[in-house]
Amino acid sequence: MSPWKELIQAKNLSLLGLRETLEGGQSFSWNATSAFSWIGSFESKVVELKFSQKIIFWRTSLIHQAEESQVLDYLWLDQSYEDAIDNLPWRSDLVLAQCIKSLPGLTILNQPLEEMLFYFLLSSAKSIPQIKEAGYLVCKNYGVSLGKDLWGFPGWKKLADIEEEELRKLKLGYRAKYVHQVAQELRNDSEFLSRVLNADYENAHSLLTSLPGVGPKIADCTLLFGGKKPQAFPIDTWISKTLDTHYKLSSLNLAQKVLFARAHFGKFCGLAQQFLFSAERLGLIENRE
DNA sequence: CATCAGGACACAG
DNA sequence: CTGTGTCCTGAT
Repeated sequence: MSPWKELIQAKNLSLLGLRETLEGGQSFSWNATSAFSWIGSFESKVVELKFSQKIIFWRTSLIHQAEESQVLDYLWLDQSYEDAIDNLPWRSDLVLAQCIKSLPGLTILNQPLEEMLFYFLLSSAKSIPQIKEAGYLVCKNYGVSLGKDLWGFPGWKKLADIEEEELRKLKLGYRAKYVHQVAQELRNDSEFLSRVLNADYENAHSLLTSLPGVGPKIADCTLLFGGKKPQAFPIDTWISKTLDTHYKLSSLNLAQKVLFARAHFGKFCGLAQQFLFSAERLGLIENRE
């Protein structure tokens, strides 16, 4: 590994925010190396991050090297993040304001689209550790070694050659069929993912939901965390509960909740979703009845 | 041994 | 559009 270097010193960073960004369910490729550092990979690059004295430090594998600009881009820690936060309606929404305040530096990671589609295909009715385990086994068996106990995503082209039964052995369960079928479709339509990336949010969403095993929730997760679409607002049971409890929306169905979220939180509603999700999950939202 | 998880899908009513 | 059962698997 390269020597530690200072990555960024921003006014609003916190250990909790960084930890939640890396471990809170938007990425499954990071593992803690200490109480305040993590190692992970994206696009076959290996990076270790460390939080100390309000500063994020980074170092990278000498063989599978990342550039500083790539790490910053991945973490979304630049002025556009500050601008997005400022665009959220925290001035009039005290619940959201509290979530933002309690998780300084929580960001939406800018991850590879193909990896996000893969991991979120595995996510249905699985917990974070289970998703990580299944994804890890696929990478270990079919991906490239990136170092000690580190494996890169094999890519869809390679996944297309794997039988469903083989995937079932790697703890994918009924999701094995989805991965197998999606891999076939992507092989037959090699431009599919780049069309998703270049489409606007609505079209990208309907493209993704046309794939087997991809419903509205998984499509939104894929687009938010891997498709640079901050308008995506994935609604899982946590967020649904938050909207019911703190926004009094229990009478709305999922589609209506999405409409509310876009109208209320604005063009960066996906970022608002992440703050609400993490705060709810960590029990940081006070009941102010 | 039964139930449930950070869903999707097929099929009622 | 709402409700229900099914699909794998591991945890409780």
